[in-house]
Amino acid sequence: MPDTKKHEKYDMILDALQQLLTEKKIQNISVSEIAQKAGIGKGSIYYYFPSKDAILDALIERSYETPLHTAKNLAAQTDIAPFTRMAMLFQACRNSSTAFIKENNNSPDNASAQDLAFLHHKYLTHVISELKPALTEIIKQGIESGDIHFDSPAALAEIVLIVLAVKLDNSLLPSTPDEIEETVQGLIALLEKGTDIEQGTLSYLSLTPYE
Amino acid sequence: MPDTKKHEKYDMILDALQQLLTEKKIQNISVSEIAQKAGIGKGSIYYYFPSKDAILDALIERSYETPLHTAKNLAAQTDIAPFTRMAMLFQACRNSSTAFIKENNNSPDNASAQDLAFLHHKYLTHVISELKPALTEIIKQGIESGDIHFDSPAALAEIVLIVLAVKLDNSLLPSTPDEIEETVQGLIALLEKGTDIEQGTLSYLSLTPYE
DNA sequence: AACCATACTTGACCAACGGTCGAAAAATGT
DNA sequence: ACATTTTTCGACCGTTGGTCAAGTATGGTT
Repeated sequence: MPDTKKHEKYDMILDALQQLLTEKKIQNISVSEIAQKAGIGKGSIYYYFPSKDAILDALIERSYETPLHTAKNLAAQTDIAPFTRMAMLFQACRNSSTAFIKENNNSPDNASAQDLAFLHHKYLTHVISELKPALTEIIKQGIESGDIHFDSPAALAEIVLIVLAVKLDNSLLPSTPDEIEETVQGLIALLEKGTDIEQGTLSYLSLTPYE
Repeated sequence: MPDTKKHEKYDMILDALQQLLTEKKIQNISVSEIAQKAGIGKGSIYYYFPSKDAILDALIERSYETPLHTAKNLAAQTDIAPFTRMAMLFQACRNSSTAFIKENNNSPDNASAQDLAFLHHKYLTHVISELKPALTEIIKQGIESGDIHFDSPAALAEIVLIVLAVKLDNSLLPSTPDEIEETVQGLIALLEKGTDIEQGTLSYLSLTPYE
């Protein structure tokens, strides 16, 4: 069965990159290094991937496969309150958010933090665009059920996603946990008042402390 | 006078890069090429800049120097209504927003659009972090004058800046002008209702069509 | 003028990179 | 047993970002 076997190696390469990303920045990871970590020859990498960038793309996609899948399923769970689902959706994402993005790099790497820029960019693009339909659907149902009052569910979904994803990512505006909390609380307040949601409903959105 | 002279060459290098960016993507622009365009030797580049990345950083910084400066001044103009200043602040930025970011690249370059990711990332980081203090100040004054009702001016400023900057940049979520308009209108509605602003005050924020 | 220290310029050079390639080696089919 | 396809590989290539020793201009001091 060439299909599963191909996926085996494919995943091994992604595993290798994922592991290396916990130690170094991508710019400092060479294709040879990935190959070495994966235990295969450098040439083989290019049998499975067209370019180095494509490996990263695939890794990001794989990382969010599960949370995005569950997020999309959430949209169908009409028995749960819309904003509870919304909170669950984000919690599902948070788990894998910084899995391979090491912000606090301990290595004395002289490279600037901007090196990771395109990784973050890809992450943000991926999460926001993939989650928007699901969140839009949830909000739509909230509007229909009378829990939320707002004219444009798509716009609201996008606003919420952009703010939360950007703050969650914490690369555009590096912030302390307190500052993140402040912005999130601000967003909650704005949402509750701006969409006539019962106060406190959105407290689920508050990011629980970690680490 | 070594100071002005140094700035001369310094700017010549930035000019060269800026010009090249209208033709090619950064990844495909070599340092030698920049040097050639600037009419100097490659080695001299590294007399003025520590790295290739630093040139790009400097160019971005230079590009937003003026609009950011005027934006900061706006915060002091207490005689204008807060949200009018807010709108002016953004209009000032829009002009130079995509000056050197050629989205519609005509060259048959095979590189993916993601190549520009870190440029956009830098742009967003720069604009949001630089504008946040000014906007926070404006909102604070709006709260004091009773025009705006909100607890956390900093959080509100950040929310607005994140949403608008991301949508304005249009690289995280490539959208049609109509879609951008919808999100902006949604943000306006959310803000007006969520902060007890007189309806219509924020219509200035609506991005005027262009091109 | 002669001198000198500092500021600036340069292109050959280097190590390292992403990516290619032809050939070898597994794997598979018959 | 052979033939064909799939997979593996590392030497190799062109190019890159960055270094450097050697050079040239500049301008002050005597």
